[in-house]
Amino acid sequence: MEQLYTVTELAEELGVTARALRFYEDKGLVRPQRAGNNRVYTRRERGRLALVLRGKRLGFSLREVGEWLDLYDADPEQAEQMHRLVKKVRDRIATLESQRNDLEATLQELTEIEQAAQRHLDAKAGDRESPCRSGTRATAQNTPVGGLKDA
Amino acid sequence: MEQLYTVTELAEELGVTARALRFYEDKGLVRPQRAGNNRVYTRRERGRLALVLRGKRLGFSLREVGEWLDLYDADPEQAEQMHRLVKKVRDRIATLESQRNDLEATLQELTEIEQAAQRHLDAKAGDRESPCRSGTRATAQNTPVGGLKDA
DNA sequence: TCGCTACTTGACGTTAACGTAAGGTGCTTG
DNA sequence: CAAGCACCTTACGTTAACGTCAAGTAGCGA
Repeated sequence: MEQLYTVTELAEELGVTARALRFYEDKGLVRPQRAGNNRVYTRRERGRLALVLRGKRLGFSLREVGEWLDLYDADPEQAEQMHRLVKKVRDRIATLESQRNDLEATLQELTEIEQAAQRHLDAKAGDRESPCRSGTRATAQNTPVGGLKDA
Repeated sequence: MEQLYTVTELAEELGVTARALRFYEDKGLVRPQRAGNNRVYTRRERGRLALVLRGKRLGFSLREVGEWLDLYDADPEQAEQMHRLVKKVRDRIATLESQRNDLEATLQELTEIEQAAQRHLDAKAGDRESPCRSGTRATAQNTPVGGLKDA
């Protein structure tokens, strides 16, 4: 006996709303059966939906995940499309990695600025009575913008 | 003499449209001077915009980049906010890395399926005259969904 | 002065992925 | 029988980040 689910049941299990599941159906990502008017999901649908969610986590759009799914359960004869899919994933990994590099550069830059600020603070704390408190908030103008040499 | 730019000039240099620059202004990310009615950008604005674009590349929203910028040229006294910013970047790196792991798992899964398909094809090619050509396109039903054991 | 170009300010259109009612059906329980 | 769910469909609302007109103006060369 196949495990069956109502929308809300499956939605809760997948950690999304029922609305989302209906939306995915609208988009043609799943095609649950009906018991009268009510949607009935089988393990198969649950599987597809899990893939949908995974795709989303990976940063793909629902449309992309759609083609994705078609390939996943298309007959395995067409290896060519498989190649395309694998390529897509590789591409995505590449952009992710590039992003991470950018981020790491930024992080380092920030850390440097942070430490500079810290030293600045420590220096201030050194000489008591904070001597140059001019009342007018230091609204910066001195800081050209950050470190944007080649940004 | 400060390098000055018109919208379109700067836009082209940054590889975006003038509309985008005006939009960023609307969002309070830059505040170019005016010559009559016309916007005039200085190197400072160019720098801020470069940061905006970098932020975008890194997957931050314009709103986030906004706070970002405020910190970048706020007086360096407030090291605390720096910490917050650095943390944000670290968070982002973390999610990126998690995504990459997910992706690599998926990639491997796909590669396996791909190879299976390939073997399938090779086998078919082995026995001449493709024996089970039933006319009706193999629309799959046999493949349960893919490999979604724990997906 | 005519026409061209670059610039301006609205303001509506677009896509994605749902959220959020609004109004209706069907079953069951007190 | 009325109340209360759980479900349904339809449809308008929302956010982000601009694209795409539309209509107007300022400057400049012929």
